[in-house]
Amino acid sequence: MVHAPAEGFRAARETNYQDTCYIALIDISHRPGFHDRSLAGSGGWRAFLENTPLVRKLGAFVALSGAELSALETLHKRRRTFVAGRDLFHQGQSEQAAFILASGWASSYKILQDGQRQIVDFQIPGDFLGLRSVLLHVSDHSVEAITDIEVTEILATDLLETFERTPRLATAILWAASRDEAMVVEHLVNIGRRNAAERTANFLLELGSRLALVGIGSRAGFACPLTQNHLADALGLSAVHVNRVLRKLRDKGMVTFRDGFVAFDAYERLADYAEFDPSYLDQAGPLLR
Amino acid sequence: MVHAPAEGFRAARETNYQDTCYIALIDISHRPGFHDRSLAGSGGWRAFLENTPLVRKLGAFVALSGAELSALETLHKRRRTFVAGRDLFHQGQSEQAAFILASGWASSYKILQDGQRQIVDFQIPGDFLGLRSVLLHVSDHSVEAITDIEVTEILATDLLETFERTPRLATAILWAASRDEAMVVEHLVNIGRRNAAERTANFLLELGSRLALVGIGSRAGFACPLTQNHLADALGLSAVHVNRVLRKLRDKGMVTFRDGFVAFDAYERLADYAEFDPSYLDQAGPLLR
DNA sequence: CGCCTAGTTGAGGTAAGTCAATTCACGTGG
DNA sequence: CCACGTGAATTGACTTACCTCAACTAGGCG
Repeated sequence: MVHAPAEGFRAARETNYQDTCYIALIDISHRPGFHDRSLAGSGGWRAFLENTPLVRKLGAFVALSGAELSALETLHKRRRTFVAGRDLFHQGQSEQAAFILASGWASSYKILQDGQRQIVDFQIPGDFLGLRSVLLHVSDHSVEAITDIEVTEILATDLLETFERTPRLATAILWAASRDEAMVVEHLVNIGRRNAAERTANFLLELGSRLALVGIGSRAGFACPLTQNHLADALGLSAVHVNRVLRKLRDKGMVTFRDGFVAFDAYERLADYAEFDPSYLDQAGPLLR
Repeated sequence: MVHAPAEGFRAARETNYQDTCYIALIDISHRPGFHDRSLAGSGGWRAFLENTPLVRKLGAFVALSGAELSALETLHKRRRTFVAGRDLFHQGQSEQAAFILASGWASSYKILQDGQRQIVDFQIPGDFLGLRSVLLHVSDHSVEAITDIEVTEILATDLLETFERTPRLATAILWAASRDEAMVVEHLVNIGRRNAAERTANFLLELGSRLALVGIGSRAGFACPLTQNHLADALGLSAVHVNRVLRKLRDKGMVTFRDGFVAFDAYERLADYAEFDPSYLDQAGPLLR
C-alpha cells in the first residue's frame, strides 16, 4: 500500500485533529481572500493577535501587559506566504529578518558540503523562524517551508528596539529561545544515544506533544505533512532504514505513520518503549508576574 | 605508551598554551589564598570583572556602558569552587542558580534511563552554566566539573531583575545564548550526518577555536583535560571506537590526542578533512552600539 | 602491594547504510 | 483519454561502520 502524503494530509480535515491554523494552511492557496476574512472588522488585528499561538506561548512565561501586547503587535511588520518547498532564507545569508510562523510547517536544516542534509528542528505554528540568525547577524542554517505557510515578518532593528523598550518582552523571548534550545538538546541526545527505533518513536512523541500544546494534536495522533525523507534527515538515518523502522513500530502496534497521519496506536506502550519524558515542554504558569 | 591525562594536562603549564585561567585552575586546590591574592587592592573586584572572559564575550556583541558593567558586577553573588567530578546540579532539579565559569572545564550532559550518557557541550572559562535551567525553572540537564573549577553564582531573581533594569544586558545575554545554541546545533549536525572520524576531527577543531577565542589555545593545539570517555559520550560513540579513530587520525598525521594535550599536526589538512567551518563562532564587532 | 582508571588492541556480532528493483499516486502534455 | 515522468514508499540482497566483549598494559594512589 502506497499513498502520497498530500492526500492523507488533506484527508485529516475530515478527522477531529483539524484546527484553525490547519484549515488556514490548506485554504490559503485556494482562497486569496483569507486575510480579509479573518482580520476584518474593528480591532480585528488586535483581537487576532491576542489569540495568536505566539502570544499564548509567551504568555505562559510572562504575564503580558497591554503595553507589551501592543509592542508585540507592532513587531509584526507584514504578512507573507511561502509555497511548500520554498526556502525562507539560507545558511550564510546575513541581514535577513526573523519570522513567526502563523500556519503550516517549516524545517530548519543545514546542508553539508557533500550534499547531505541534517534537519535541526521542525517548526509549527507559533514558533520563531530565524531568531538566532538575527542575533548572530548571519544565519547558520536554512529554513524551508514544508507546507504552504503563512508567516509574519519581524525586522531585526524592530526586534532589538523592542528589547530596549519592553524588557519583559525580551525576557519572554529569551525564555522561548531557551525552550527551543531545550528541544534541540533533546534532539541531540536522541540522535547520539538511541537506536533507530527508539529515536524515531521518541521523535514522533515529541512532535505530538508540541502539536498538542498548540491544539493540533492529541494522544491519539496528529496530521503530519512530513515524508519519510524528512524523518530520515531529522533523525540522522537513511530513508530506507526509516521505512523499515516505521514498519517495525507499526507491526508492534505502537505507531502508524501513514497517509499524512501519525496515529499513536498504543501511546503508553510507545512512550515507555521510547523512554519519552515530555516534562521539559511543560510550563505550569507564568514565572514572571 | 600509556599516560594518565592529569599528568600531561599539568605538563601543559610548561608549554606556551598556559594562561591565567589555566594556572588558577591548577593552583586553587593547593592555595586557598588565591581569592585574596587576585582580588586584593582598591577596586580589585571591579578591575577583575572588566577583564573577565564573560565581559569580553558580551562586549563583543553589545558595547557595555559603565552602568551595565556594574549591573553585571552585582550579578556575581559569590565565588564558589567545585572539585573535579563534582556535579553542580542535576537534571530535574528546580530553583537552582546559574553560574559563570571562571576557570576550568565543565560538561553539560543528560543521562538516559539505561545509564547511557550524552554530553551536550563542554564549557570553558567565560561560558554560562545552567542559564537555560534558570529560565525553564527546572533543569533539563546536569552539569559536572571536569577539572577543579571556579565559578561565580548568579541567583535567578537577580538575573530576571537585571533584565528589567538593564535591557541591553538582556539583549547581550540573549545573544550569548544564541551563540551557545548555534554550537549545540553544529554538534547535532556533526553527530547526525558525519562518520566517526570526521565527527571527532570536527569536534576537536571546534573546541580549539573556542579555546583560542578565550586565549587558551591556538592552531597548534590546546591543553585538554578530557578523557577518551568524555569524547565518546560527547560524540555518540563508544570509547573503544573513539580510541581507534584517534589512532587513525594520529597515523594520518592530522591530530594527536594524547597526554592531556591536543596537537593539530596539520591544521589545514584536518580542517579540510572535517569540513570545518568556524564562521559561526566569529563576531566582527559590536552589533549594538 | 593491590585496586582503580585510562588507554590499547583483537575477534566477532549487528545495526544501519547502499544499491537496486517495484509499485503506486499524481501531474502534465499530446 | 492515455502515455509518460516524477516523487514517495516499499522490499530484498549485500556491505560496512560501529559496537560489544575481552584481555592486557601502565600509572596513580591509598
